[in-house]
Amino acid sequence: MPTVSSEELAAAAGVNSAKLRKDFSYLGSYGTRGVGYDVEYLVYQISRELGLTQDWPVVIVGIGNLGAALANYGGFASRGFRVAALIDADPSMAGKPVAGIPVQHSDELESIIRENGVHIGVIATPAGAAQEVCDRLVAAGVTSILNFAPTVLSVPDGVDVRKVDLSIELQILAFHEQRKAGEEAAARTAAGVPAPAATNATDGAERTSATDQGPDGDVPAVMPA
Amino acid sequence: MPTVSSEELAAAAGVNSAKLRKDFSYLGSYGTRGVGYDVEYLVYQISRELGLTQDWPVVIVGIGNLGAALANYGGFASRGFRVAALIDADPSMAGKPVAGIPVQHSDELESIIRENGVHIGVIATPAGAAQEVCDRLVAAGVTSILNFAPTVLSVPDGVDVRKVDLSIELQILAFHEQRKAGEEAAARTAAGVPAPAATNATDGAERTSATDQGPDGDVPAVMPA
DNA sequence: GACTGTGAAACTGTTCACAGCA
DNA sequence: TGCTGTGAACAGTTTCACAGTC
Repeated sequence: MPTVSSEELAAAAGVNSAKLRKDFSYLGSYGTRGVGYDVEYLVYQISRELGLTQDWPVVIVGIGNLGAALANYGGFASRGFRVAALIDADPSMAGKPVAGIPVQHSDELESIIRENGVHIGVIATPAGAAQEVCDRLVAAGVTSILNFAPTVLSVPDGVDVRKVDLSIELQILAFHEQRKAGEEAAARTAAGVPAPAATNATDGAERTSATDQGPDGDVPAVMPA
Repeated sequence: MPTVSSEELAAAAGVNSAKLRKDFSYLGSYGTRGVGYDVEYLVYQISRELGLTQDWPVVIVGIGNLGAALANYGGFASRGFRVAALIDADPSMAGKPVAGIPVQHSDELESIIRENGVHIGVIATPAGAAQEVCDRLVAAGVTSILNFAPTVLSVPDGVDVRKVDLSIELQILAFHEQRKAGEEAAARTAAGVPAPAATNATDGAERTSATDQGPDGDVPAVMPA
C-alpha cells in the first residue's frame, strides 16, 4: 500500500477525515490531491516531527518490579529510546544484569548522566526516595522526568515532569463501569431519578466504542486530593 | 481545615477558580456562599461521583514484572480496588504468593471471574497472549479491560478497553525535549528558519510549569502506526 | 464582606463544504 | 474524477463578571 487517503486513515484511527487532514496540514502539505498521502514519506515526516528519528538515552532509577518491567519493555527501542543505564540504591543489585544491562549503584548517578549526555530520567523508586533522586537527576543535567512514584515532585523551572499513576486508568474504567450500572438501573425504573443539578451532568461522554483505546478526556479534570 | 474556597483549590490544582466552580456545579451545589466548600463533604461527594466509594474486585492476568508491580502497587486499595486474583499461564507460578496473594493458573480464569463477580480485568501478559486472555475475560463476564500488552484488542460492543503504553509518556517528554533544543537553536540564529507551513505549528503548548504533572493534551491526537 | 453559582462573552477546537490541483 | 488543503460555520469549553446568599 504505497499511498493512503485521509478517509482510510481516519477510519483506522476512529476520527473524522477533515480533522485528520487539518491536523496533518499543520505539519506541512505532505499529501497529493487526487491521490492521498505517500505512506513512507508521511511516516517519516510525522516521526521526525515527534522526535522519533532521534536517539534518546534514558536512565531508569529504581530497579524493582516496575523498573525491571520498564527495562524489559520492547517498545522503547522502536521509538528511539535507548536505556543508557539502570540505577538502584541497593548495593546487592549492583552488577546484576536486568534486560541484559548491568545495574549500577546510585553513587554513579551523576557520572552516568554526564558521560551519556542523558536528558531524560525515569523514576521507579519507592515514594520516599523519589524527590531526592529527582533532585540529583536535575542537578546532573536531566531536564525531563517520568515519575512512576506516587509523589508529586518539585522541580525548578525548565524541567518537565510527567507523573504516571497506574491506578488512574483503572479508576476511569470503574467510572464508566459505574455509569453502565447506573444506566441499566435508570432504564429499569421507567423515569429515572433526576440528577441533582444541571442536565448536562450526564453529558455525551459515551465512548465511541470504535478503535478508541487511548487515554483521553473522559473524566472531569479535577480530582480529589 | 474544615472548609476550602474555590480560589485555594484552584491554586492547588493549577486551574482557575471559575472553572473549578463550574465543574463542581455540575455535581450539584455543594458549596456555601461566603464560606466555601466543606472539605469532608466535598471529598465524599466527588468520591461517590467517581465511584471511589464502591469496592471493585479486579483480576490481574500475566504475573511477570509488570503484573507483580501492579499487584504490589499500594494505590489500588485506597481507590476502592481489591485485587481478587492473580492469574498466570505458567504452571510453575501457581501457588506462589505475589504481594501476599497466591498466583492461580489460567485454567481457573472463568471460575474466578464468576465467583468473585469481577467486572474489571487487567492484562499484563505478552502481546501474543493478550487477545486470547481478553476473549476469555469477556466471555466470563468482564466488561472493562485495562490492557498493558502492546496490542490493540478487539472486543464486542459494550466492553471498554483502555490501552496503556508505557512508552507514550516518554515520547511526550522527548517531544518537549526536542522543542526545547529547537527553541534554543532558533534563539541563537536571530531570525529562525520558518516552519514549513502554518505559523501555529509551533503553538502555545508550553507547559504551565505549575503543578501540572498529569497526562493531558500536549501532543497531536494522531500518531503514526 | 466573602464566596458560590451561573448566564453571557470570549475563545478554542471540530466539522462542513468546496475551490484547487494531480 | 478523486482527494487534499483550508476558509467559514458550528460546537464546545473556558473565563468573566456579577447577582445571590451566608
